[in-house]
Amino acid sequence: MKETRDRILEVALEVLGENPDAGMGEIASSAGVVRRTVYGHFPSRLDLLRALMERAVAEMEAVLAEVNASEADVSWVEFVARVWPVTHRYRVLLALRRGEHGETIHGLLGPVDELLADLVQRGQDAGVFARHLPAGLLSQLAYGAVFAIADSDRSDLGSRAATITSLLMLGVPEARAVALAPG
Amino acid sequence: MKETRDRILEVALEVLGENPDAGMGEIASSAGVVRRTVYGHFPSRLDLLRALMERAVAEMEAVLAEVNASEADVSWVEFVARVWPVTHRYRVLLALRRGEHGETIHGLLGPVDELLADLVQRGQDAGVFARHLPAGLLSQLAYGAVFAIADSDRSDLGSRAATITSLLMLGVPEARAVALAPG
DNA sequence: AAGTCATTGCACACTGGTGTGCAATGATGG
DNA sequence: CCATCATTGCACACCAGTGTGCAATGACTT
Repeated sequence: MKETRDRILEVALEVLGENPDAGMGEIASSAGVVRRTVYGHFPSRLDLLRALMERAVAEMEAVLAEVNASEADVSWVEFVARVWPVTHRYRVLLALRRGEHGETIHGLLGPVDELLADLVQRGQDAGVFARHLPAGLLSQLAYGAVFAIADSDRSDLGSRAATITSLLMLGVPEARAVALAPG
Repeated sequence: MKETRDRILEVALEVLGENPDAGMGEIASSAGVVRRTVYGHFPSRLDLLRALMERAVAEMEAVLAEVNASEADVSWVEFVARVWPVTHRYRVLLALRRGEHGETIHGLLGPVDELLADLVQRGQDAGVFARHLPAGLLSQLAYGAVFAIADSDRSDLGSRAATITSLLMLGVPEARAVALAPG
C-alpha cells in the first residue's frame, strides 16, 4: 500500500535522525515491516534518502511561500522561528552530507542552504543580525544550535529555547530575542 | 618505535576529525604506515580511541590547571577563549559518542563535560552568561559552534570567529564579545 | 471464485571493515 | 657481526550491511 511507503519514510526520518548510521534492517523493523519490503519501495538506500530529500525541499518551499505570502513587515526574527523547525525535522540530511553519498545530498540540498543563507544575509543587511561571520556559515550555525538542543536528552526545552539560542547566536540582543520567540 | 605510535595518534586525530567513520586502513596510510602496524600498537579500534581520550583528558586538565594558576580575576570570557581550542582538537570524541562505542566514550568524557558545564554555570552565576538554557546544554552548544566553524570549508575564519560566536551564543553582548576575543 | 498485488520469509552473493597469524625484511645497538 | 625488535606483506576468518531472486501467504477487488 501507499500507506506503507509513507510510514517507512516517516519512520526513517526519526530513526536516521537519532542515528544516521542506522541500517535498512533497523528502519524496517521500526516501521513494523520486513527489510525486504523496504527494498520493494526503495531499491537502494540512496533512493530512500532521495525521497527524504524531495520531501524536505517540498516542505521548505511551502514554509517559505507561506511566510512570503504574509505581511511584508514580518520581522526576520519571526521568519527564523518558522523556518528552523522544518530544517530540524530533516536534520539527518545535513548530518549525511559528510557521509558516503555526501556529494549527492549536498547537491540536492544546496538550494535550501542558499535560501537560509539568503535569509540571514537579508537579516544582516537590515541590521537585525550580527556581522561577525558570513551569512552562509552563520545560518549553518544557528541550524546546528537547533538540533543540538533537539538531540539533547532533555525533552522539556523545546523549539522556543532553540529559537532564542539561534537568535542570540545571530547577534540579536538577549532581551529582544526572548521577547520575540514564540511559545 | 615510539614515534610511530605518537604519529598514528596524531594523524588519527586529524583523519577522524574530518571523517569519524574513517577505517583503520585509512588512518594507517595517512600515517605512512601499513594497517597491520596500527594493530601492532592498538589491538583494536576501541583501544585507539581510548588512547585518544586519555590524551584529551590530560590536555584538558593541563589547560584548566594553567588557567586556575593565573590571576583570580581572569574573566570568564578569556577562560572560554582558552578552553575551546582544546575541545575542538578532540572534536572526534564528541562526534563518536553517538556511535558504536558511545557508552564507553561518553563515560570517559563525562568529566570534561562536567568541567565545561561547571565553567558555564559559574559564568551564569556571575551574570556574564545568559540563562535561557541549562549550563550543560549551553556549553555543548558553544562547543558545537566552535567545530561547526572549524569544519566549514572556509579556512580564513579561525578560532577568533569561533570564540566570538560562542560568546554571542552564551549571551554576551556583541560589542563586548568582539572586544574580548583574542587575535 | 478468480485475480491482483503488497507483503513476507528465506537463501544467496557481494562488499568493506575488523582482527589475527606468520614468515620475511631491515634498521639499530651491543 | 649478531640479536632484537618494529615494520611489512600476505593470507585468512569473521561479521554486518546491502541488494537480489523467488515462491508462498493473505487481503482486497470485481
